[in-house]
Parts: sequence; C-alpha cells; structure tokens
Amino acid sequence: MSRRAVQSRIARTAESLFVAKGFEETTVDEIAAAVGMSQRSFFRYFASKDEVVLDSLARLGEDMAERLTERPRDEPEWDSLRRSFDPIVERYTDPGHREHDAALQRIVECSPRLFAAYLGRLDRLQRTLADRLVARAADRTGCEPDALLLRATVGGAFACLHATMLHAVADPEAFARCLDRTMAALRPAAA
Amino acid sequence: MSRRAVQSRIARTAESLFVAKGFEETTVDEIAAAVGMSQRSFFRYFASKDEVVLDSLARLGEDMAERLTERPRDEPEWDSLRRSFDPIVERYTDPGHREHDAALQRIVECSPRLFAAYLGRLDRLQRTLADRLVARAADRTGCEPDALLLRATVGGAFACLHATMLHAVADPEAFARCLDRTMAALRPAAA
DNA sequence: GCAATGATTGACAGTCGCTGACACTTACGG
DNA sequence: CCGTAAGTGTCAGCGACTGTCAATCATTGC
Repeated sequence: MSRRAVQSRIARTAESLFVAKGFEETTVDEIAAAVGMSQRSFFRYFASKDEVVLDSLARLGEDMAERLTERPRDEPEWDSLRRSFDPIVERYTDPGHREHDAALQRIVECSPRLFAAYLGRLDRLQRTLADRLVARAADRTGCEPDALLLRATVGGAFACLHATMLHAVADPEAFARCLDRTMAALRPAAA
Repeated sequence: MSRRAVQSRIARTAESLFVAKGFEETTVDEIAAAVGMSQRSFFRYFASKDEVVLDSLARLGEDMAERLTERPRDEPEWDSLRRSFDPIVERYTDPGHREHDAALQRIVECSPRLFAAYLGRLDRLQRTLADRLVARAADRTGCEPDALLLRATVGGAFACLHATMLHAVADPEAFARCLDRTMAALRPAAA
C-alpha cells in the first residue's frame, strides 16, 4: 500500500471523526485507533494533526502555483491571479468535491488554532506566487520589478478570494460570480 | 500590584528570553522561573505562550478599531482604513517603540506557529473593522451595504499593510511612504 | 483587634501533541 | 539463506496547558 493511499485513508477516517466530534475534541490516539495503527505511525504519515486537514489545501496550492506559471508573461498580474484561482472555483462547482470541501472548510473555521495554521499556509502560498510574479516581471522588463507592490497585489487578490470563500459557504453556486465581482471592484488601476 | 503590571513584567522578561534563545526554544517554565512565579501562575496571566507576544498587538488592534470609528461617515472606506493604520505608522516612527517592536516582529516571523497565530489575530481584526464599515455604510445610506465587498476591501488594505510591514523591516523610516504608495496603487476605483 | 470572606498563589496530577530510541517483522536482492 | 532496507509497535520523555485543592494574603464588616 502506497504512502499516498495510507495518508488518504487516515485523512478520510480523521475527517469523519472531526465532523462528528470537532477537531480539538478528537485525539490523534482516537484517529490512530480508528485507522488501526499506533499513534507513532500516525506521525510517520502526517507531521502534525493540523496537516491531516491542511494537506489537501497544500495540493490545491500547488495547482494554483502551476496555473500561474502557465499564464502568458505579459498578461496583467490581476488577471493571472484570477486564473490561478480557477482550481478553487472548479472545486466549488464540482458536486463531487463540493460537499466534502465544505465540511473541511467548516472544520477549519470552527477551530481557531487550525484556522490560524490555514492562514499561515495561505501566506506561504502568497509568497510563492509573488516570487513567481517578480521573476516573471523581471524576465519581461529586464529591470528590477517592484516586489513590494507585487506582494501587495497578490495579497489583495487573496483578500478577494478569502472574503468570497467565507461569504459563499451558504451559496456555492454563486462562488465564481462573487469572486469575479469582488476582484473587478478591487482591481488595481495600474495592473 | 495590578494585573496589568504583572502581565507587563512577564512580557518584558519573556521577550528578552525570546530574543536571546528564540521563541520555540524558550520554555514557559523558564519564563515563570525568571519572573519568579510558578508555571501555573503564568497561565493565570496569559492564556497561552503565544499571547505573551501577541498581547501588545491586540492593544494596537483596539487602537486601530477606535481610529476607524472616529472617521467621518462619508469618507471613502479606503481612506478611513489608511487612517486607522496610523497607530502602526506612529509606532514605526517613534524611536522609543521602534526598536522593541522590531524585535517583537522578528520573533513572530521566526516562528511559523507564532506567525500563524498572528495572522489569526489579524483576520479577527479585519472582521471587526469590516463589521464597523458595514454598520457605517448602513447608517449612511439606509440600505443594506455589500458586506462581501467591504470585507474584501478591508482585506486589500491589510494586504498593503502586511506587505509593507514585511518589506520595511530593513528600513523603518520608509514605512509611511511605502504604505502610502502601496495603498495608492491598490486603491479600489469605486472607493 | 478579630473573624469571615474572597482573591491570589503554589503544588500536584493529568491530558494531549509530538519526538527520539530501540527492537521486531516483513520484503526483497544477492 | 543471509543482509539490508523499509515499515511498524512500544516505551519513555518533553512541553504546553488544565483542573483541583490547600494555603496564604488582603479586605471588609463587626
């Protein structure tokens, strides 16, 4: 059984426990027992209890970073960022994932500790995307781009995404429309 | 001795230890011993080890929220938000606080766990400010304002602030100038 | 001046997340 | 058949944090 498959099995078991009892109230001993392994082995597959939940987000982040690199060099940064959010939009509209992802989002939002860890991941992702935009701009213009401004631009786009995600829990259908509207309203004049 | 004074004494002692050894490497047993109290009493003054560092930020957040409520109702939200950031700008330029705050910022940024908790606080502060802007807009226009857009606007402004803070560690003098420049560039057209 | 009262504290035990060390078992290649 | 590598369980331990209880200390009312 591959490592990935075991991780997936642990994650599925853990998430059902989290939904049933809450994240903080679920012990990793309980998770390990439910999966049928020792606590020690649990930590061989996940570095922390947080990561069980945040792991799927990490993969989504990789997708987003990949989308960004696929965008044309001379596209306005704001549009490239909007396109890099497409994987999330797709997950929200895909009925196969929507229900599961909504449950995950509820788990994250209900635990301040986990939510903070989630924000930390988001921040790291923003750094990654901003770095790529800096490299892209340097490649295109040949001179040193404004890293601060690009970092803030990425932050602004993620603010739109974050606000929309918190807003659209009730109405997943409207996600893409809300995101587009918000990003249109916050679009920087220079980009 | 007042509760506040004890907290301040603990915070000062802890911060010097954090600077010397790092946040993760400093035990709350060590902090308690350095202050001259039991570990149990430490947790009577601070709910967690994180809070020792993040407490001063919480007070700064209250200042910011207060500044926002003092702004005129019909001022563009973006400008009100910029003004609510003034307490931070003042702290960066005040030579009495600058050195200490820079040390605190370094501590926070060096510990991913602490940094995530910091982001969590920032997010809660954004919710507070956004709620006030929603109430303000409702009070002014008489009809239901666009809460999603206001939340995203606050997020965008904080993205400018966050990016500037990470950027200006090297050059605190330029903080206000960088913040103004970034916020001018990301200013929403409609606000 | 004293006793009742309430707040503050220390000591202790315990939970939970997480880590290191070691022994064991299984699978695979020589 | 042996050696090696990978995966696992067990145990011991650390550090953050909590509940409990008894002792202490200051305050208030008499």
